[in-house]
Amino acid sequence: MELRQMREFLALAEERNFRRAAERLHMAQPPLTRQIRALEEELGTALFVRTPKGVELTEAGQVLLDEVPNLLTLAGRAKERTQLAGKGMIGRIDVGIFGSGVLDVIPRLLARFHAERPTVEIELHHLSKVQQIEALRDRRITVGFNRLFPREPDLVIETVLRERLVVGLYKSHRLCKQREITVRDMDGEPLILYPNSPLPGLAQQVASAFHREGARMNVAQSVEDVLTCVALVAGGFGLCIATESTASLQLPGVVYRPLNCRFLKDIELACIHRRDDPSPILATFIDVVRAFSREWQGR
Amino acid sequence: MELRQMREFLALAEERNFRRAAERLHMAQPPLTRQIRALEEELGTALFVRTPKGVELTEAGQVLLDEVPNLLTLAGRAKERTQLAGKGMIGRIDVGIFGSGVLDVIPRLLARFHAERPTVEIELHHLSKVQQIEALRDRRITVGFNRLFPREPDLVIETVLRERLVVGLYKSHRLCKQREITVRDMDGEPLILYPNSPLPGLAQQVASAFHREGARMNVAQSVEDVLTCVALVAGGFGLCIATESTASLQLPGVVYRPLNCRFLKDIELACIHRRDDPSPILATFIDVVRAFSREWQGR
DNA sequence: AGAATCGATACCAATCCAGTATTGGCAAAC
DNA sequence: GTTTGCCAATACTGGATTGGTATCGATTCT
Repeated sequence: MELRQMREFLALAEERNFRRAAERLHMAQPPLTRQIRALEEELGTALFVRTPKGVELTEAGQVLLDEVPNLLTLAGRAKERTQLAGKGMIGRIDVGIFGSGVLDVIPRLLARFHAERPTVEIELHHLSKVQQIEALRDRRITVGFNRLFPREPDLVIETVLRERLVVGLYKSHRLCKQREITVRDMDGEPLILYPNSPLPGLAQQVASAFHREGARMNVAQSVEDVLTCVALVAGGFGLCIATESTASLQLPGVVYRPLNCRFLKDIELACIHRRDDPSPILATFIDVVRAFSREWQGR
Repeated sequence: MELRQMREFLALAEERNFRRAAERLHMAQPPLTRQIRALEEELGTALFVRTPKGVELTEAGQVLLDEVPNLLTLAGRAKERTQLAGKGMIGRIDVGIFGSGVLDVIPRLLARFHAERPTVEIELHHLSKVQQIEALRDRRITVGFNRLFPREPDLVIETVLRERLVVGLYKSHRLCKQREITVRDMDGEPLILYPNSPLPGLAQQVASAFHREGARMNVAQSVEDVLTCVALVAGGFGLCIATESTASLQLPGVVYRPLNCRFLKDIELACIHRRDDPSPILATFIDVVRAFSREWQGR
């Protein structure tokens, strides 16, 4: 039993006349006669009674007529939905997010994507850099956002933007008086190191900058997320070095000053995904990321 | 998009391997490759990603996989139900009933049919002889039961059985003393004539019998249904001539005696249906009627 | 390096299918 | 009562489709 036969059956059941039904189906009458007979033979029962002035449905035909329209509708829906999915119009995208990108850039980017593909569900997963890479390999996420991803042969890294760095300090700190702060200014100052990750990241770059500037790094605390980091600054535990985005996190008593350092000018926010992922949703997502990136640079 | 392609798609989606899927479908691998590609081309999207160790579903493929099993199930159900209907296992039969047959024979017969085809709905319609014939022509009923149907070229009459006649009278009537009653006995007696129909029926046969026996017919009342007829007898309005079945209608004061008349021995109960009705349900019904009829004669 | 396995391709044969022309049956029209 | 018209079924042919075998190129495992 094939859908084509069902379409033909439906046409005949509605027209109750082989010639008209064949016309509607854009075919000649004899093939229709044969198709219908083949269907009847397969089902082992007559579906129509042939009369001199056309055909009528048998009881079996009426039962089949009960089912066919529904079946054809469902088939049409299946086709439509598959095509939409093929164009990336429906489906879902799982996004790994982390750190200060969450505060500003990522929400804007996701809003852009959502505006373009309102019918695609966006699922957010708060994951560390290592977790994101694992999750990509396991296909638990489609894309990840983080800073300073290591190169991996099976993954593609797209730089979204580069952000300048700021120093976050408590309002009563002596360095607040300066318009910007250098690494040497922070020599021996208690520092809150973030993020604390096994993979290279901002913390490692900060350490390297201190080393190259010949400044002593005094790590007061090491934390895993921005909010805790800034909260510790607000608590007077020390200063922190973070991205510009972090400045949108205004906690009482915390002020931010630009960091001035030739070894640590800015830091990239990147998006990572599988090289072998053919998903059209991902493709659209990357398009949005690139458009966003271009726009950001042009600011 | 055809069901065959869906079956093939499903097999491949489940096996995730062209060769194994082809095996399961009892076909060679190259045709399967071509069918799947044709499907992908029609949908305008890839459904599988070909890897060195088999295939994986794309997002579009997963969406299609969501729909296909349901679709195939429904198609299977449609086929099954149509075949059942073709064998007369499901559906309904509309039965026209009338008169004293309702009191005994018809219920037994319907019970028999129901036992044989429990999934066929039986719809009863109380209709007079003329109404039954009209209803058959309009297809409002499938079969009708009545006595002495006129011959019609487009309708087929099956005799179910012949019933002897009885005289119904009030218990204080003088004729009660006799074991059986002749037409001459009823000379001039007030008679309740039933059924009162434009078509020939029992009433006409009774009239003819009186005439041939040279007895005067004194019609006290003419009624349309058995119950009223017997009720009038119970009320002392007169006697009536009815079928044996009617004797199962025991109203207070009414007694029945066999009628003895060579011109009016018995009367047929027949079943009527369209000659051109190919319904397998009707066929089964007629089979049951014939079996019932044979059994009844063999009593 | 070689065997095994994957899907894709090339090619051929069989099948299926659509289309045209025609037939047979029936009923309404003249 | 013949004719005309419409119905579906059939006969037949050419072309499209399909399935098969053999083989290829790529990749993985041994």
